[in-house]
Amino acid sequence: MANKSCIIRLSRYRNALMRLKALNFVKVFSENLADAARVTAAQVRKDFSLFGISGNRRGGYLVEELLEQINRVLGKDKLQKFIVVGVGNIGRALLNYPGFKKNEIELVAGFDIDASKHNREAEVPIFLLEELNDFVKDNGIKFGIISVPDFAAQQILELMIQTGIRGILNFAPICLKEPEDCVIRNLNFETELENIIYFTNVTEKTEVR
Amino acid sequence: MANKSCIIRLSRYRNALMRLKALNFVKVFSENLADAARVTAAQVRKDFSLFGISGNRRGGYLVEELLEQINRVLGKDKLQKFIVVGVGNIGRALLNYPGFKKNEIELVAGFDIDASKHNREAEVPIFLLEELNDFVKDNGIKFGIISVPDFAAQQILELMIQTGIRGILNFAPICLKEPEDCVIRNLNFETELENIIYFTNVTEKTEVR
DNA sequence: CTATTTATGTGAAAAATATCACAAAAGACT
DNA sequence: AGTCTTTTGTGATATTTTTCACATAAATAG
Repeated sequence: MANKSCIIRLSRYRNALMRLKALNFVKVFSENLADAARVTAAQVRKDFSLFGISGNRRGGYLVEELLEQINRVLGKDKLQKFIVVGVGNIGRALLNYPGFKKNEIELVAGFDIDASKHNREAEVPIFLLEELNDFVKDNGIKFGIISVPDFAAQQILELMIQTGIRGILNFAPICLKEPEDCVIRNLNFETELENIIYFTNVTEKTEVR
Repeated sequence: MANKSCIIRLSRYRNALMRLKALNFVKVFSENLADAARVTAAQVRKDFSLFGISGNRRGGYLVEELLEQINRVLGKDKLQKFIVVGVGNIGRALLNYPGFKKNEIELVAGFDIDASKHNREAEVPIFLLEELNDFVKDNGIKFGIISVPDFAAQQILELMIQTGIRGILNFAPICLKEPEDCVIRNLNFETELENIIYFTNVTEKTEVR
């Protein structure tokens, strides 16, 4: 079965393919995608084989066709709607991030407990937290982003699950537990920076000798 | 040798320990940390053993002591300074993110090619891109964050490396190549969301049968 | 039309990572 | 002081993930 890294790689291949398509490329080889995603060519082919994606021996892959197949795997054949709970620094940045729209991902609304952030008229409207339940149910939203402070995260999680949300990206700096039949990815900026700090120091040390 | 996931886990243990410390906890067991980081207790102990971190048989670990040891591994025994290149949505959100300060990470300056974002007087000053080289060299900065649009990322990377930066977190939606003796972590919001979409759909499907 | 070249697709092998399971240490209890 | 209980620390084992290597298919050249 596909694991997380495998799906990350598929996203990266897709990314590269989109660029190639924009440049009117027709064919691509596993080697090229490997370069773009910083992996080996064998890995690319193994990944494809896992999803029954196949190309042409000696001929590589057709960009258009491959893209379509990856899109199907990644659920990019239809628009996926997310809501954002917590319109602070990060929440706002995400809501304004222009990269999503062109990739079948749409952040359709923000929610915040603070009434001063409330704004029904904005391009992406910001509602009060109380309105979350109705909005999610009325619009059949399946995905959400948590960008509230750590102390509120667990409670927001429970609320989101109750409303019917099934996939969550959590930016709050606390590791949320994945409930049954729900997917959570915990992403923490500090942790990311600490990773960089650690490996930069290790690299330096090994470089010396 | 320690791998990336291992360091992520250490960060999570640390996070939990900070909370425990704030609650005046003195002791902690591998089991507790496992719960906090969503892993097994054996994993926690294995991770510690890798870094020669040890506790007391039957007595668990002393919160204070353990925290100190993890801090040493993660380079938290001194303040680590980062600069941010690209003061758009994400760059600005990071610069304003309050979580870093209390954890020995400081974003000390932003840089942008757009003069209208220039602001020497802000709490965290925003300089022109031209000033990057001098600033990094004068202040001995080792770490940076890239939050520019995709088309500019490669060029900014090269510039940053030239100035002497050795560890980079890249938010631009393109997979940057790690040059010799430099550490890069590529983080892409879309990719993260695509991951959630995929696994949420898979979970649903497996739930059905 | 045959030989040659070049990529794919995939079992088999290797490497990396996580779990198990249990001996050893140390506090607790009698 | 001795027994019991609990939790660590870690080899051994299992699992997961990646890489290798090569048979296979298709295009091209002679």
